[in-house]
Amino acid sequence: MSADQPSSSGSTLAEVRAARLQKVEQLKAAGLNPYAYRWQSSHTAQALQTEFQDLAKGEEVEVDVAIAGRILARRVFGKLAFFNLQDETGTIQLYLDKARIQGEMAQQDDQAFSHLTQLTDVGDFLGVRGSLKRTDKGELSVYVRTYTLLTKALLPLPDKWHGLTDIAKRYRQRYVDLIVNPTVRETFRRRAKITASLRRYLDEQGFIEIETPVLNAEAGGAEARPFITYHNTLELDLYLRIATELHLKRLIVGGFEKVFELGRVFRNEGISTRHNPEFTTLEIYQAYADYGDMMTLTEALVIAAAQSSVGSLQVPYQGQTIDLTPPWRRVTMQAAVAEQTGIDFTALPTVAAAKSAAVEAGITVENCQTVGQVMNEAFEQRVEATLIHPPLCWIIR
RNA sequence: GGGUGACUAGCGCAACGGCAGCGCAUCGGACUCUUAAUCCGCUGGUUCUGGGUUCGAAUCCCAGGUCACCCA
Repeated sequence: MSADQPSSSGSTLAEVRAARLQKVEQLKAAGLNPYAYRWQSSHTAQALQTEFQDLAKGEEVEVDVAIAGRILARRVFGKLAFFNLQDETGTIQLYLDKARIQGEMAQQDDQAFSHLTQLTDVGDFLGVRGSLKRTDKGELSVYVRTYTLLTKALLPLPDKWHGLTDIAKRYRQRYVDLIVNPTVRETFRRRAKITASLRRYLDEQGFIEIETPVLNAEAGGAEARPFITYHNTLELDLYLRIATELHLKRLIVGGFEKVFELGRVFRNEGISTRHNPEFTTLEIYQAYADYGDMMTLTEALVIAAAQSSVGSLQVPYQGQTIDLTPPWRRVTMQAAVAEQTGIDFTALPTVAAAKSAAVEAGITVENCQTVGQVMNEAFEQRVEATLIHPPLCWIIR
C-alpha cells in the first residue's frame, strides 16, 4: 500500500470493492487478464466425481481435464493451497501445488502460484487444467497444472459460516441465494420440470396453449385488486390481469375446443414470502366436457408432473409423504363434512337449524347468512386439515 | 388491515441507565494434505430515524421506518 492510501484497512462493501479493483489492476500489471471469460471445459464437477469415484487415496491419475467454476472456499498453506470450485452440477476441490503450477506456467507468469493465492478471492470464476488426484484425506481433487482467471468478483459472498440467513435478502437477491444454498437450484429445476410436463401433457391431449392479453381495460375473472398502468397512445388506464379466465372462455366461443394458458397473473394485495403479487396460474377450458372430465384431466396432469419432477408418486412434503397413486377419491363437500361432523347440512331446512347443529358440534358460525355458509365453516374448521392423505378430495358442489 | 417481537461493525450476536464488546469476514504476516484449516497482528461504529426523560440513553418514554411471526 502506498502512503497516500487511507489508513482504513477496509471492511465496508465499498472498501472491499476498492481492494478487489486494485487486485484487478495488479493482475493486469502482471500480464494476466482478470476477465478472460471464454473457456472450454472437458468435464463438469459431477462428471469428475462420478468418473473418478474409485480413485484411491493418495493416488494421482495422469489425465488432462479442464473445468471452470466459482471459487467457494480457499485454504492456503504457503506453498500448497486447496480451493473449492462450484459449477452448475456441484463442487470439486482443486489441489494447488506451487512447484507444479509455477513449473507449468513459467512461460506466461513466473509467479503463477503467488498470483493465484494472493489475487483471487472467494466468488471469482476460475478455469483450471490438470490431472486428477485423491488427497491423503480422501478428497477428489483436480491437481492443477495451469489456470485462467475467468472473472474477478468485486463483492464478497455471504458469510461462509452463517451463510445467507436473512429471508428478505434471500428472496430479493435470489442469485446470491442460488450461489450459497444449493438446494434452491434443485427447487428451480423441479419447477421447470413441472411446467414442462404440464405443457407436454396438455399438448399430447390436443390442447392448444394461447397467450392472452396481460393488459386489460377491465380486470376480470377473479375477485382481487389489480395493478393499474397507463397506455400513452390510447390515453387510457389499463389493468394488469388478475386471471386468464375471460379471454380463454372467449376462445372457446370463437371455436377452439381445448385451450389453456400457463401464465403470470398480478394481484395488488398482501405481499409476504408466501404471497407473491405476481404468480403463475394454469387455466384449462374444454368444450363438450363436464367437471368429471376435468377431474380426470387434473389427476393425470398432477401424476405426470410428479413423475417428471420427483420420479415417483410418493412425494415427500413438509415431513409427510403424499401418495398420488390413482384413482383419487372423489367426494362431495356435503359428504366430506358429514363424515367429519356427523351433520348432513343438505337435510337441514333452515339457517337456524344448520347453525344450532353446527354450534352443538363445536363449530363457530358467526356471520353466516345461509346454510351453505354454515357448511363452509364446518368444512374449513373440521375437514380441510384432514385432506392431506389419501391424496386429494374432490369437492363437488 | 390487526396483534406480537426484532433492529448494535460487512455477517452472526453480546452489553439492558454509567468507558460499545465478542466471533467470523476483510487487511498484513507464518505455514506443502486442508475441507468452518490453524497460528500471530491490525483495522472497522450516525447502536434504524426523529423527538423526549435523565447529571448521564444502545438501554427508559413517544412518533415514524424496515423486517419477521401470528391473525384477517
